[in-house]
Formats: sequence, C-alpha cells, structure tokens
Amino acid sequence: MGETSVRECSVARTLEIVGEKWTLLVVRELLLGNLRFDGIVARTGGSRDILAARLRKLEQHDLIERVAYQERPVRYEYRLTARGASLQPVVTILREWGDAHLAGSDGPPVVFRHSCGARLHAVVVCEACGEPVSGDDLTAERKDR
Amino acid sequence: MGETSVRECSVARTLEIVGEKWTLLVVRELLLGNLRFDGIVARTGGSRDILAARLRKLEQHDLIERVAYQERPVRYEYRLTARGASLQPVVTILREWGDAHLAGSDGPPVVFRHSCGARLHAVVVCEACGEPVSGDDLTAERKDR
DNA sequence: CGCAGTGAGTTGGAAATCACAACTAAGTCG
DNA sequence: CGACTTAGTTGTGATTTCCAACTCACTGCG
Repeated sequence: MGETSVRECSVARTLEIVGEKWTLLVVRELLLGNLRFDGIVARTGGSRDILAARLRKLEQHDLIERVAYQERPVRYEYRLTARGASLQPVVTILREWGDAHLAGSDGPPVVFRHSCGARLHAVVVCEACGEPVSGDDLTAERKDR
Repeated sequence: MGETSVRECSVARTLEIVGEKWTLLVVRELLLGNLRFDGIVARTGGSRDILAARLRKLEQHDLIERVAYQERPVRYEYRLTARGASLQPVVTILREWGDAHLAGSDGPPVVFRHSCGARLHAVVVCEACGEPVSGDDLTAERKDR
C-alpha cells in the first residue's frame, strides 16, 4: 500500500548517466574523433558551461578520459574509454531511427561505416536463436517486488 | 567564415523528440503494456504534469495514439503506433547497456523476451555483410557542408 | 617588451523546465 | 448524499539551461 512501484530498471539507470541533454551528442562527437573542447562546442552547438559539466560527468562515470595532448600550455582532449565506446550502438540506433523516421533535408551528414565500406545497422535479435525480433513476437515480463 | 558547423544529424533530430527526461521511460511502459496515465505515473515516478506533456508530444509526433477504452466516463489509454513501437530497439539497447555496465542490486526488473523464451539482444552489424561490428573496424565519415 | 591570438574552461543573470502538491472534472458506487 | 476513481490542470518554487562575457595560461609576432 505504501509501495513505491517506481521501476529502477537498467533503462532508467542508463538514462541517468547519458540521458541528459547534450550528453549523447558529445559521445557522438568523440566517436567521430572530435576530441577537443572547442571542437565539441562548435559541432554540437551546446553552450560551453553545460558541455563542460557533461564531460565531467562522463569522466566521473569512467566513460571518457581527459588526456593531455600537449604540455606548455597544457591542453587536454577527451577520449572514450572502452566503456564509453560501448555506447556506439546507442548512438547508431538513434541515428538509424532518425534516418528512417525523420527525413532530413539532405540526408545524414554523419555516416559510420564498417571496414568493408557499408553502413552500420542496429538490429534486435533473440539472444538464443539469433533471429531478428519483429515487433510482435516478444513478451514483456515484469519482476515486481 | 560565418559558418555554423553544428551537426544537424539524425541523432540530434531523434533526441529532440525522445531525448527529454521521462520520454523513453514512458515508451518503456507502453512497450510493457502499461497504457494508462495513472499507471505510467506510478511506474515511472515522473510527475503528472510532465508526463502529460510528454504524452502530448509523443502524440503530436505520431508515436502514440490516444484511444478511449471506455465511455461514461470517457477514459483514454495510450497505444504505441507502428512508428512508436519502432523505438523498441532504442529501449532494448539502453537496457542492455545498463545491464552490462551498471549492475543493479538484484538484476533487471523488466525483461523482454522473444517468443522462443530467450532474452533480446541488440547488435550493430554491417549492413552489407551482416557481420557484427567490433569497436575498431569502423570509420566515421562526415559530409561537411 | 607589448599585444593579438588560442584553447579550455568559469561566471553571472535571465529564461525555460521541472517538481510537487493541491485542485478540478466527470462520472460510478454504496 | 458522500467517498472513490481516472485523468488530467494549475500554482508556486526549485533546478537547469542558455548566452555572452570574462579569466587563465600560455604562444608567436613585431
């Protein structure tokens, strides 16, 4: 009766870290190799203070590292850790959804490619049989406490 | 020289619609079959006013429909459209990332399953050869304007 | 030296969002 | 009638975000 039935699921937990405004755009830039602060500011369009805060948070959660790329004057760039780079599928799937459902004026300006030259594609498959999952053949299961 | 080099990519466009706080948690609930306002409030923990605003925005973008499930008094529930249901991979991949990198106290409370009984798994593959893409064998390409 | 330039932030104040609780509305049930 | 249900809306603060300007630590030029 006095139960809080708020779902503390992995989706919510993930969004607590990368769900703030600008965060995934920062990750997108880092994946693209745009590693410096001013570059990130220019490419994302976010304001400097917020982007600085996002970078700090990503660093705290060990998704990026701050690495000096020169001394005198010391200048830092941000590199994705393995953990951070594992957000690639998240960015890919968002890009893909946008490509499919929100036609831009002249196609996507950023394209990730496999080494064979073709574009990336995110799919949801069954863990066991490996089959692609279509909208209907899935069930949702809830472990209520 | 007066160039704005802000990337107007699909990632940014997608996040403009589903990137606000609570939006993807609402989608998660709808995917789980929790279609009524009070249920969504209870399960997500968001405040009523914001959730009402998110539902309106999702409806405007044709990701959900407001359907009367009874007359006298008229009561509505929200159903994902095909377009909206296509966000399933986004939610799946966020859940999966959280499962892998943010261990919850006692495992994920929400599980999607394929009809064969196994869990879902999101992968990024090459569009052409179908091979899973590992972190390194990809290149980023930018169409600057 | 003096001064413009660069890169990486920080600061201050206004504007927009969010959170929370209380309230409304339309009807049902006892 | 009064209590209850569902689906919101409203009012009032608290938080975030936005934006421009400013700092700091140096470099490179004349």
